Amino acid sequence: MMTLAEENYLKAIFHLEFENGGEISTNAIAESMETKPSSVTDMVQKLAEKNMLIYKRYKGVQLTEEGRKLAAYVIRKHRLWEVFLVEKLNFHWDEVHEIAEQLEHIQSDELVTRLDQFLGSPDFDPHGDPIPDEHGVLKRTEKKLLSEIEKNHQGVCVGVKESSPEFLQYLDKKKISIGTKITVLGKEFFDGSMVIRVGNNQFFISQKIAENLFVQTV
Amino acid sequence: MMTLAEENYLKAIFHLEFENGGEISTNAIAESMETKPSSVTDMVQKLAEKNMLIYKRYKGVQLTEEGRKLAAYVIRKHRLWEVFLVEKLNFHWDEVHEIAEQLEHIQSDELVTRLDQFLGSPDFDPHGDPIPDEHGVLKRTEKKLLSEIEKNHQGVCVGVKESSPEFLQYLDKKKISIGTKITVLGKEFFDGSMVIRVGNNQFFISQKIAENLFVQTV
DNA sequence: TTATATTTTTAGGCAAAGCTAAAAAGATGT
DNA sequence: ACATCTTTTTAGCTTTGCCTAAAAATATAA
Repeated sequence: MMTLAEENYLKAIFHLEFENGGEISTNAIAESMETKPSSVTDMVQKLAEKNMLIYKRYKGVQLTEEGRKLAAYVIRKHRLWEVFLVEKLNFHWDEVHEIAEQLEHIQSDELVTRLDQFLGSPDFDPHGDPIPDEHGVLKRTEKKLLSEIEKNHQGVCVGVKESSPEFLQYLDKKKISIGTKITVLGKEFFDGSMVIRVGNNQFFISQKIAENLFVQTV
Repeated sequence: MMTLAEENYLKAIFHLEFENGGEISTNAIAESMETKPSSVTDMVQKLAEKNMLIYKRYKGVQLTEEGRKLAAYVIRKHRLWEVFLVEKLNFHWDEVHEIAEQLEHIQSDELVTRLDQFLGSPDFDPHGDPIPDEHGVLKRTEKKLLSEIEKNHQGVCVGVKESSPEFLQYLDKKKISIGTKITVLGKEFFDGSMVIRVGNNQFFISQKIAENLFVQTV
């Protein structure tokens, strides 16, 4: 069994590997976890004994297959709970992280399976980040800002960058939510504004909007 | 802030007070928590310092208003999550305790409020136990076995006593679930069997069934 | 009342997970 | 190559929550 602290370390190391690849340094882990390098050394040795990672003194760590799977599973749970909180309990996108941070440590495989089903096996969380599948595979997706999309191209809304209540309400009003397909019909280079199509409606949006909406391109 | 262990102690003491009243002995707590009396003494002293209970050496403990409220809140969360697991994720009544035992410690008042709303503010959990309200008030209900109900009287199903999959399937088949109104039409003293009405159907049930179904009388 | 039994507390230890301060290893610049 | 700087590790201490064994308080029984 893994403790809560161990799971959090695995998660952090997983994210660092995902972004930087290769061996992850003690310092990098300490920074990302806002803790001291000496604490990291302690924990990393414990995780190495549990075969969750390979640790070489002064050389950094690398997750084993087992460690990688476990970390992905915790991230899967985190993101599924975020979907639950937003879709079912009507939380805003920016209110859910802390709660999911707690919920991700609940131990019950059956619960995860049923929660996933209940939510319709979503592929993305409310921030547009992909949800690892049952086997721990995390898709490496191209998450772009809407503002980066070319004229006549389209993307699927997968989340928001900064999410103030005002912005979220605006999106609600415009019927934009996760999974919504957005087509860029026109783009003004002077101010970065756009004309987009959402469903059967087409309308104008400012650069500020376009720079705060994440989309995934096909 | 309360730790997980502290919350579990408060919960246990709350239950003991609810059932036995008055001062609760160190031994009683140790037994109900499956731990050693010396551990209880340690913890009880800590809880006394946090003003959660009044502790007199060799005399036992008594919850303060603050301790009582906190305990009731944890129990509220536990039972709300049980309702969620059964009603929304289709778990069986007897599979949810362990998971709820973990979920009850998630810290977020907003989450509890929204979960309660999402579930339609239920009054009972799937075992027929009342759910404390937002103010920490736990109704002292008369939970009887169906077998104790008199002829021509009725009760509302609030849970099961022993819940094997077979029994639960039987109840499904007979369309009996939480909130179902059951009327006793006839009672056979020889074998304790009954004829009951559920909705528009009426049928025969054995004593074994009647002794495993909890109902609340009006 | 005095002896015995039970309950409760105290004392001392252990594991987890963190910290600070000091030592050791590795990297860098001249 | 050597001195210096950075990174990492080690050593030793703290808190939480548990344990065992021994001591103290209370309850019971002759």
